[in-house]
Amino acid sequence: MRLTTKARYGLRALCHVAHRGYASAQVIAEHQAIPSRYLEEIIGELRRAGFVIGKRGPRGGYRLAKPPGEIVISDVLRALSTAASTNSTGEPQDEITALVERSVDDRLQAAVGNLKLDQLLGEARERHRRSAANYVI
Amino acid sequence: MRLTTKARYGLRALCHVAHRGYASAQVIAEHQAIPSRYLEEIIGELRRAGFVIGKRGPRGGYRLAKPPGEIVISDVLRALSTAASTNSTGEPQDEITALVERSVDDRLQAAVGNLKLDQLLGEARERHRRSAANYVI
DNA sequence: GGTAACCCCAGGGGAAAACCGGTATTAGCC
DNA sequence: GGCTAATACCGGTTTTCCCCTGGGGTTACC
Repeated sequence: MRLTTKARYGLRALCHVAHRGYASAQVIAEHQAIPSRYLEEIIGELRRAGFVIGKRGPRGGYRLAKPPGEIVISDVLRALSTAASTNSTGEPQDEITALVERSVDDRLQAAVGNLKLDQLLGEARERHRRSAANYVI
Repeated sequence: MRLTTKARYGLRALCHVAHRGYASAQVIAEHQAIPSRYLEEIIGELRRAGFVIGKRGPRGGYRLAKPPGEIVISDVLRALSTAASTNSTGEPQDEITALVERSVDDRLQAAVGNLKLDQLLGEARERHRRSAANYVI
């Protein structure tokens, strides 16, 4: 499937915020080894999509806009898919293309649609506990 | 999800061949509005992957290498995915990314893995009959 | 009022995708 | 046997998209 790095950064940022409860872009960037300027852009999209809430000024930062159990991963991925998704390219879109893409899309949606942020956190923590290695999340 | 244009061209070419039984790259390109040179390259990959058989010389062209019921769409898509898939980029690949990608990949495979070319053709013909509009396939 | 954060806008660089040209090779047909 | 229509192969070019950066504006804590 191959996610874009933007999607990966966004997911990691979300997990970080979920884990800490509250964090500034600067801290997230350092801790997750993400270019801070780029991260701001990404978090901006997450904010406009309604996943996090930003707070300005000193001691500012981000927190989740809703509990992790209500944040659907596929929604996050879609929000970070450089707009223009769902084929708004104005192309004629012939029948076969439409069929295949719809088929793939629907099934993917049905399959991954129920994966939520809290499940991701749970699995990640579980793995981390077992490996007992360096601190990742 | 958004397929690459290469994947779309390839699927359309396959459907065209399946529908006609036998066709030259030139004819397919004109009929499907695909850049002919690019199409040759794509069909070349489909041939090397064992989906079609090419015949040279005058009256040459392509035909399916096996019945449409045995051509799995996900195999076709994988064959047209510019190699290097399944993440052979050597990237460190953090935990969360791995979790999401594996999850998406597995579920997608399970969901689309059983979709075959004949089903696609059937759906396309059905739609075409209902719309009764311009000739596309 | 100073400063630490978020927030918006506008690009640049590089890599991959999409596309094209020339030539070799095969095979039908006169 | 030569002509010609097609596949097969190689390399190069253009275009598009993704990742990343910079400068400045805005809010709010102290």
